[in-house]
Amino acid sequence: MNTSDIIRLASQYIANLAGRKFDVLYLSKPVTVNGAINLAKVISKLSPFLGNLIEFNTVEFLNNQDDFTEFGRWERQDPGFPDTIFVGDIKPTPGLEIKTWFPLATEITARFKDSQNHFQFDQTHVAMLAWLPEKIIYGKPRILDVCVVSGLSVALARDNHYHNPPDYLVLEPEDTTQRTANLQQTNTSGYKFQGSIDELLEAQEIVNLWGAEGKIYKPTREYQQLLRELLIRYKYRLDTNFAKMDRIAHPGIEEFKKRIYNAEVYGMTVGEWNKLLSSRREDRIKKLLQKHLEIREESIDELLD
DNA sequence: GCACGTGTTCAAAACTGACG
DNA sequence: CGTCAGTTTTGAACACGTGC
Repeated sequence: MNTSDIIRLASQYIANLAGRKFDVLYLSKPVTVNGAINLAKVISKLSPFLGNLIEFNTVEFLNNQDDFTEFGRWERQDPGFPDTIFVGDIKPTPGLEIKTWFPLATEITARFKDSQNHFQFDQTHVAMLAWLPEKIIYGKPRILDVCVVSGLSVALARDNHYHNPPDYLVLEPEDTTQRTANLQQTNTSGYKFQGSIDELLEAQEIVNLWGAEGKIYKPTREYQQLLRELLIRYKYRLDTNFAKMDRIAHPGIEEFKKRIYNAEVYGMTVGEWNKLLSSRREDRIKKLLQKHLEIREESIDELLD
């Protein structure tokens, strides 16, 4: 067993979580259609909470598989990156960064900002778990499907997708090795050009001087120095949506998105549920909730009011 | 020894403007 | 008019250092 064997095995087990319900919470069935509409509007607030529960449960699930026990065990390290590591004799330490996705939200909110420099041995993978309540807006949380991709591949896709000097700069974290643990920086960030057209043309001339490969992203000290000079000379803004999993254009993640949105749950695809529940046409929402989830128009309580 | 401020990171969502 | 990318605002956890 080496690092990649452990990762591969864990990926297989995680893939088997698809379809599994987590018995950590039950959301009661709304009694009326209006109740259901209100619930539909706020159900995404559960996402961060459920995300954490799912992360705990995934680790527990992995440790229940006998294949791992003789080599070590999976442990959470949150905060910290990655959030799950395999503690044992196998080096480099295999790691999993678990991200959860609630596909009725407007987009995948999880971001992935860690520097390419942290994945030199490709020892860390990213597991994305898409979940929904079993009855869309109520019931137990259920894992719809799962996607595991290498952390390095995500970091590379991100940097190649965003980096486009001088218009958009991806920057490595500062050298913070001298600082205490809580002040360490590990994240890349994205900056968007804010100067005038003339300034942009001028900046382009500078980039041209960097040579044929000057626009290709490199996390090296020398290249980062060039980027920092641009950042000092011209106006840039921090892009806070930088590195959202939804926007990275990673082939594996894009395929996963397609798969989830096309998955059928209670008579409609997840994509259709998403669109419906985020629309403002409450009459349509009511109709479909009644049709697919058998929620009544009015409760007796309401009639008595 | 503890309360509190600071730096860093993470995430959700409202809003804006362009584009077809 | 709806969609999408970009922008801004809001809220929070956590560890360290400082000052009382």
